[in-house]
Amino acid sequence: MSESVTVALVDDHAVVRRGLRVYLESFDDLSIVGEAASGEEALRQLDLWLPDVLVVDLLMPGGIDGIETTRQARALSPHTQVVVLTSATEDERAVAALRAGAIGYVRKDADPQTLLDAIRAAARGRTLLDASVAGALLQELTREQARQRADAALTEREQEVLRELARGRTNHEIAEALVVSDETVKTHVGNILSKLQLAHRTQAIIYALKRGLISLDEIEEP
Amino acid sequence: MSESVTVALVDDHAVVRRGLRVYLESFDDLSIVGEAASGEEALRQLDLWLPDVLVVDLLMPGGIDGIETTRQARALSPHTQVVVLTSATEDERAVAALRAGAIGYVRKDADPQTLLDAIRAAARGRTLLDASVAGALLQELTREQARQRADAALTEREQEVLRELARGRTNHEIAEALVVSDETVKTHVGNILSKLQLAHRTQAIIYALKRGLISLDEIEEP
DNA sequence: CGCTTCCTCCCTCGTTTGGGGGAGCGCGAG
DNA sequence: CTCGCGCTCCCCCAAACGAGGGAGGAAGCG
Repeated sequence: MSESVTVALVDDHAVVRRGLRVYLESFDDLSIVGEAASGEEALRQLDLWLPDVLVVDLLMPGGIDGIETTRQARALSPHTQVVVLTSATEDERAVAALRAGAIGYVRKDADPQTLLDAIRAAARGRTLLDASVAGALLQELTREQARQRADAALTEREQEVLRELARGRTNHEIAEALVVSDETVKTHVGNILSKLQLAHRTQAIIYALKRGLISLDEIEEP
Repeated sequence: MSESVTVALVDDHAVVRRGLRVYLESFDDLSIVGEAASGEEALRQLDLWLPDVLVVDLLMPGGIDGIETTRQARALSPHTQVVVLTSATEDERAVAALRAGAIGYVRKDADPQTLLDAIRAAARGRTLLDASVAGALLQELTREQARQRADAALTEREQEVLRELARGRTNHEIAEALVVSDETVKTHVGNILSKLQLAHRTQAIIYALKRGLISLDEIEEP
């Protein structure tokens, strides 16, 4: 049973999937048992594949993202270990991914060998952290905590308001969307600004976008 | 001489590069003569590789992007044809890429065969447009033109103001940055909003970010 | 030379925001 | 049960903002 590690791939880019598949299949101890272009599709197929390792791209526009995919995959198939694949620019979310149940974390700009090692380690239930990644991760951990304190300082309602804010809506429009009075929205906006130490709503928009509280793609063209 | 097509890869993600290399090398008529993690590196190596086809990822954070890489590569080595590889979400820039001298344009979520076809076509000096991409591209062309009209409608000064706006600055701060009076800035902002048919400056921020007039990375944390 | 475009500045008016205060109501921790 | 906290709403006020108008000067063009 320890002959071959079964692997499934989740990435919205077919070209990348094919490349990974061919690359990974060139190693005898790995076999690819499935591919999916989205988190939803992967979760649907998961009980058919029952892979030892699920390699998930973090950034998948449209449906649920890699973190949510990880969380649900861990719930559906505890045996399956998840290795998250990320772009270089978004390792702020590494900690979130690990917290969601991922055991491995590999940046796409890392040495390909790293991915291989991570998959093999994951199949054994071990986390393998590349040295360069580990350093960045530690930094991120502290930054993440600092940010969490800041984000956590925002109540749920305030985060809702912030997201609406970031869509370019006025207080009045937000009030209608959340079915509260204009005054309430003003209170929330005021609290958000003072908690985050921002001067205007415009800076709040930038804050929300930078933090990934909302993505540009979610915002409809004004 | 028509035995083998020489190909070089430019992508900031080593994992993706390796996957592509292994995949492409599995075809006898292709041979990979070089890899680079950035546009700058690719341009430095270009006269050593002299590939028939250069496959360039559009999105490369940090240095010059895929479009600029394309432009310079075409200038340095006219023999080399460029195939641009893009994420699904950014084919707004396809037209810009083609204008920069790319002959091929493949989305990462396309069938891997498409990339193969595009590379082979490029080596013959032909553009091969996947049907699904061609449709999207036509749409984009019209949208691009519409957008160009809209963007061109903004005078240079207005674009400057818009970029400042998108940084989350107030009219007064913009006035100081551009060394004009507050009134002038108000005029520009007003013109921007009416030209773009936007209601507030918040929407102008979103407009600027969506259009790529300014990137999130350029905006310092408020 | 007129003409247009752009940049600059000024004014007024009404609306939107942000900061300050206060005040109920529900809910969970101590 | 009391206290704190989150959510809701209210009032007032000053600053910022957006809409509308007008106007002068520099540059480019027919």
